[in-house]
Amino acid sequence: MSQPTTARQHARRDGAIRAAQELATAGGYDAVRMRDVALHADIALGTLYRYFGSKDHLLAATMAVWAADLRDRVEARPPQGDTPVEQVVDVLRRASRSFESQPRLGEALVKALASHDPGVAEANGEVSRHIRAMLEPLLGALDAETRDGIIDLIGQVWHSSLIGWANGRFPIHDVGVRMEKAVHLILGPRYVPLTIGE
Amino acid sequence: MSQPTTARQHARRDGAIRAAQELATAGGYDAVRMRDVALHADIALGTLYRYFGSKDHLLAATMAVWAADLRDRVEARPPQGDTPVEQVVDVLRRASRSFESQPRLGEALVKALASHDPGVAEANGEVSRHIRAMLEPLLGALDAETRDGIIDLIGQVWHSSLIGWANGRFPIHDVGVRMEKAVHLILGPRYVPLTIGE
DNA sequence: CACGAAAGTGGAACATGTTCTACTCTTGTG
DNA sequence: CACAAGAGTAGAACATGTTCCACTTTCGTG
Repeated sequence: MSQPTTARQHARRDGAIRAAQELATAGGYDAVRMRDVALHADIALGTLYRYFGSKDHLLAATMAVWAADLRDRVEARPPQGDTPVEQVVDVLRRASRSFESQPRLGEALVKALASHDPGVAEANGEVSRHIRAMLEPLLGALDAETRDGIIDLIGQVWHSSLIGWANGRFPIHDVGVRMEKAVHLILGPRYVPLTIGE
Repeated sequence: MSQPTTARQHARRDGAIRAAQELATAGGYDAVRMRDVALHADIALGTLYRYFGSKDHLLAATMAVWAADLRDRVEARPPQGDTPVEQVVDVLRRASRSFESQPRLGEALVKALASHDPGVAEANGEVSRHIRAMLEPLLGALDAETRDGIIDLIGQVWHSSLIGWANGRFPIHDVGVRMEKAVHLILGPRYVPLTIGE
């Protein structure tokens, strides 16, 4: 809830996030029981709730950490591809792959992100900012307003695809496929206006 | 779970959906307590669970009914507008307006739709089919594959926007605005390729 | 240092989705 | 009709997110 101030508070908060991440990696959303998180992180249940207003808030915060990590990796090794379209697709593919290797974790984080909770909204904004930071440099050729709109759009499609996957609507691999298709549909006509529809 | 066969079973199922709808309209997701639904529908809790595997399944089924109603209305009074873009926007605006007048209901239905549950997946498919049926005739000028992709895309953006609204990320009015923006970004360049970016 | 406020603790308590049980009613079939 | 199988019922029971409580520890400040 409130920002940690002392070092011990930071440690408690981080410990909780780490515990949540471990439990989620192992068993998905349901395996993250608040009592267990508190136990693993060696704090009281009440304290856990002082830091995170709800289970979903805790998981959303975990997702924000995940997004920051992804962004670090993308900045360390810039997106591959000759065209902006390919580069955007590459970023999204890397994101999907990260979930692909830890599907239970992904399921848990995504599920939490689709939840009503002021804390979740905040974490969501953080995730969006990371996505924007990764994609913006790739779309420099477009005017700012169109670019902002398109990044929003991609973010929304990504969100929706993740939810579809997390809820078992389709396999993880499809997230990448859907994103690629969407990016082509959205960006294709702008970069290759003469060959509409591929 | 299983399909109703006798008239009494239909009545039970419909009664449950009606009760869920009324409770949701009045008080949103949390106000739909399974015990209360059973009470209102005059069936036992166990029976309710025989028809709907979970609360979210019940609400998703309610949403499918809502989508069918919307589709009926759209078919009764075809979308306004001179261009496909305007017509698509009109359909989406009508959908948003429907939620706008009953925000608690909308919140409850949308929340349920973002849930892991085979029953929900099925209801989700039903909703998608209704959306497709409403939009497809408006995009006759595009080749089938592109059109399918675009309809999927619009459905995903709609879904994501609704979730954003239901979770308090932005006001209901923004759902319409976001959809309009998205439709212009996606369809604009295809119908008015010479004035990219508006 | 001393002390009051804020933070943390352990554990009970509560709310509600979901499951289970023992019993009764419906329904379709020989 | 008789009866077995399936459907429905009332209500207890269970799991887990969330809240509360009474008490202890930590922290910043005069």
